[in-house]
Amino acid sequence: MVTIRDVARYAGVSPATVSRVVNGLTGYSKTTQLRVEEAVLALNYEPDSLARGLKTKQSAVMGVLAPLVSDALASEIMGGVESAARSRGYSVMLGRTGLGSEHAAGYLRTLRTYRAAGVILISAAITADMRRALGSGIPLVSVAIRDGLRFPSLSIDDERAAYDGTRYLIGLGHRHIGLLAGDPRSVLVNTVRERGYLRAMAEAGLPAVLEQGNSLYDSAPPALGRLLRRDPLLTAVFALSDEMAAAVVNDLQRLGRRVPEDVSVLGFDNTRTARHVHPALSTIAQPLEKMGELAVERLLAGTDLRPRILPHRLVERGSTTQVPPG
Amino acid sequence: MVTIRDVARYAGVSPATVSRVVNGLTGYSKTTQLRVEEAVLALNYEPDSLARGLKTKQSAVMGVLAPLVSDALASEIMGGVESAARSRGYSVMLGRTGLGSEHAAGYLRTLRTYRAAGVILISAAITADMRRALGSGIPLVSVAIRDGLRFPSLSIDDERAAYDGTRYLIGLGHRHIGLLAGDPRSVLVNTVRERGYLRAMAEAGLPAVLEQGNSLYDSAPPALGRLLRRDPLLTAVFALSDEMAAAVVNDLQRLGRRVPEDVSVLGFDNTRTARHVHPALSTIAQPLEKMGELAVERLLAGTDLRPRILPHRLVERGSTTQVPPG
DNA sequence: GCGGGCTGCGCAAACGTTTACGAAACATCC
DNA sequence: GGATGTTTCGTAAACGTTTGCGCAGCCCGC
Repeated sequence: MVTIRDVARYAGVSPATVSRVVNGLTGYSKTTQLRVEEAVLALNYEPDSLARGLKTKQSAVMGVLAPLVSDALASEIMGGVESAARSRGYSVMLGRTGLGSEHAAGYLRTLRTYRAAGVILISAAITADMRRALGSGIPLVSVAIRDGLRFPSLSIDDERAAYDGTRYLIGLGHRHIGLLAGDPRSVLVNTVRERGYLRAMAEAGLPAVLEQGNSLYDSAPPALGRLLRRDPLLTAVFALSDEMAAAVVNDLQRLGRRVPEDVSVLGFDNTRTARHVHPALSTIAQPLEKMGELAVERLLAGTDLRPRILPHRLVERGSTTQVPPG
Repeated sequence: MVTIRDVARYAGVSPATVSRVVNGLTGYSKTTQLRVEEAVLALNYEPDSLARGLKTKQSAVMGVLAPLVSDALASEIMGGVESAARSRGYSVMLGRTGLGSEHAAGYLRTLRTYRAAGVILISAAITADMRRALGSGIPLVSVAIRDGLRFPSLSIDDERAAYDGTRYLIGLGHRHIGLLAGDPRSVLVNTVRERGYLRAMAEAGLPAVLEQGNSLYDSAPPALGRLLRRDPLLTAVFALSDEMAAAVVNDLQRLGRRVPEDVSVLGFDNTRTARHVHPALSTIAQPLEKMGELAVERLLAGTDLRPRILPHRLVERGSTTQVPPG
């Protein structure tokens, strides 16, 4: 391994000087700069990140934690995180918190031993355990969820988004609209979105019908069954994740109902999966990739505790339409 | 920050002794072990990973690189990698190589400066650049692709899998079977899979019809158009990724053809998306999560260069059926 | 009672950086 | 031409670990 000393020897200067030019500080002449740069190239020197981090008490890594690394929502946000981090010279460490944030605290601990510059938490609740593990050590910004005012967050206005989605369905003439809620463990997003739905229904004087899923595909069919049993006249289903919405579309077709002619389906998030189903999902779009990018910006910018609210957007595709006549 | 010296002082021993018990080495009595452990707990000591890595010239991180972090194939494999790595005490650093492996070399460099224990490369080609950046430094295992014999790899037998898929369609009575190939930049997987298709078609005395996509959703519809123009009698399409297969199913329905009654569609990989479309995709399954787990095992086990071939499996869902009569 | 082998532990050097501090060299101004 | 800056650079001490080496003390067998 070629060290800073080797470069120094080759260039005929001291390690200190090499360090200065490598880090772009001041205090060297143009000619020595050239000599050092030449030496760096000639020897293919790359500064050891561990040594550097040890000395400076900071490393250019940030963590990104999600309940499930393989889910569409999280991985699209991660895409944004990854590219923004990289373009700023940071590397990102991946972690899975589990659906109930069980593993999060452990991750935070290891991140701290690497003196990570911060952590981005995707759509996961912040438990007491985590707060403890966080200590005063390491900044956190939470994405796609808003957890009080104790940590900076980046999300859409989930209440309003769900309200808007419901209004949209009402505007199409629907009167019997069922809500398929998400994982009860993610209380934060879910109760908030539920509130938006409930408010819109109440304002319109319509009865609310609500069942719990867990945000994933398999949870939707049984919940849909319960929904239909509670209100057989349902003409619209609002699912609080695209994956559940996809399952609803498919299961509805299995049951012999046409989408959207017989029943409209509205999703949430606008992940890749929204386009995979046929008819493609109308859905509430969150700017996922951009959220990831902004999250790293936010992390690096410092501690502005005010939650940042991003605009949501209703994207209409084929899965929703006017209420059927009769 | 609490250091090993603090613990030593608290326990009344030397830092060396603390290090020994923390790392489970020998050379201390039972009673001092207890004293040290108590001190560690009392002070909530966590060894600094950077300092440790600097000293030992090894850090407990491994890299995982994929062309796109947000794609379903990669993220399912990453899930496996993440959990296996974590359970062995390793952290994983995420990287995006780009579709043509453009960014891979840079990642390898930074990974080396962190003295990473190894790299797992997901479905990406190994370029000359990468070989250079790899140097003799850091072990690599490649997953879901087999690149000659220079690096350990973990994959299914892609030629055979494509062959089996094609045979399956032939067995259903299809004679006009189009192939929707993947990204030409991933020469390795694709030409190999294409070979399997061509072999099966040739053996059956059937004409091959083949068009290129790029593995992603949007590339499929135009390629499907070309396929149908070349052979209007097509009754089956074999797409070399589930995402393309999903697009084919949807586009076919848009064109007024029923799936599977008019044309059967066979996918590849068995990612989550295979179930999102309706009818759900029949597809060639790769054990994605397990591949991720085995990859970290492999990485840590040492340098066994023989490619490891995992079994593939045909899973039949609703998108394929007997050739339509007439 | 003495030599030799353990066991248990501490000292101190190293790992590859960064960065105070100071010194030399040089320019500047009166 | 001295005093005073300013620029350019090197020396050395740290950052928090791990680990070779050595030194006590001890047990044991003779």
